[in-house]
Amino acid sequence: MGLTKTEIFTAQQNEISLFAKVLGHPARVAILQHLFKINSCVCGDLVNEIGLAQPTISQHLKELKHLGLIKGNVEGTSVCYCINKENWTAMKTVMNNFLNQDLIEKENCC
Amino acid sequence: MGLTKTEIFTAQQNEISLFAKVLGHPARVAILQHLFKINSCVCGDLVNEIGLAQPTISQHLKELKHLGLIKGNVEGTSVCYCINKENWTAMKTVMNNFLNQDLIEKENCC
DNA sequence: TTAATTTATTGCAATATTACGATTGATATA
DNA sequence: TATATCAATCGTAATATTGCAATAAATTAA
Repeated sequence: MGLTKTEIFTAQQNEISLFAKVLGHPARVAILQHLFKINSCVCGDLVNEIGLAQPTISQHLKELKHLGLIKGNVEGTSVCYCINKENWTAMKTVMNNFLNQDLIEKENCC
Repeated sequence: MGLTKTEIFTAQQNEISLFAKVLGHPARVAILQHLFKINSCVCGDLVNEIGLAQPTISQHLKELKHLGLIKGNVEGTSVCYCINKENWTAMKTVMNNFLNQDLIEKENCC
């Protein structure tokens, strides 16, 4: 029903999926890549860089901020965003642990 | 409008987000973890293992299969699933490249 | 062939996501 | 103060996702 049953999964499984989910949209991937490249904090340049309307970008930024992957800083009329290094590293650790899990070698049907 | 504008993003950005998206649900994370653990291919045991109805599990398996992360093999009346090692490794490479990108150190506003 | 077992598919309801126009709020400048 | 600029929020439309009951399809066993 559009509603994920988070209560039947472990905290770790929910955490992994939440991180993956926020990376699961090309606009957010593009925003993060741009922030990595132009670290000295981009603001509404993102609206021009990526071809989406300002409210849409703002919404994606909000989600990235909500998970802590970016930080925002008001500078006059504009807002400057950049990667939250600590949280990015923490996220990376969680995702790497999941991605690098070892496959038990056994007789296999596939 | 619920419709992602994939055409304005690069193939790489779309690929990353598609992989992330399929990992963006705890049930699919749980399925993958279980397959890693019990490699010798589990079938409808997943329905018992995870607390979701059979059609729901079947749907999640379909998505994982569609992205190539798992393989399915019919064995009598049941179907045996396991990790698609090659594709998993390929996905891992794509995701690691994204996760491990370096942050240019510059004067920073945040 | 019939019945049992297992998985896939269909159909549907509820919720979530994506996108954007219009508006609001905040700050800077004339 | 009035105006301009930029970003956030609101409201809304369209589409996607999640979940399951009911059913279908496939295979095995009796």
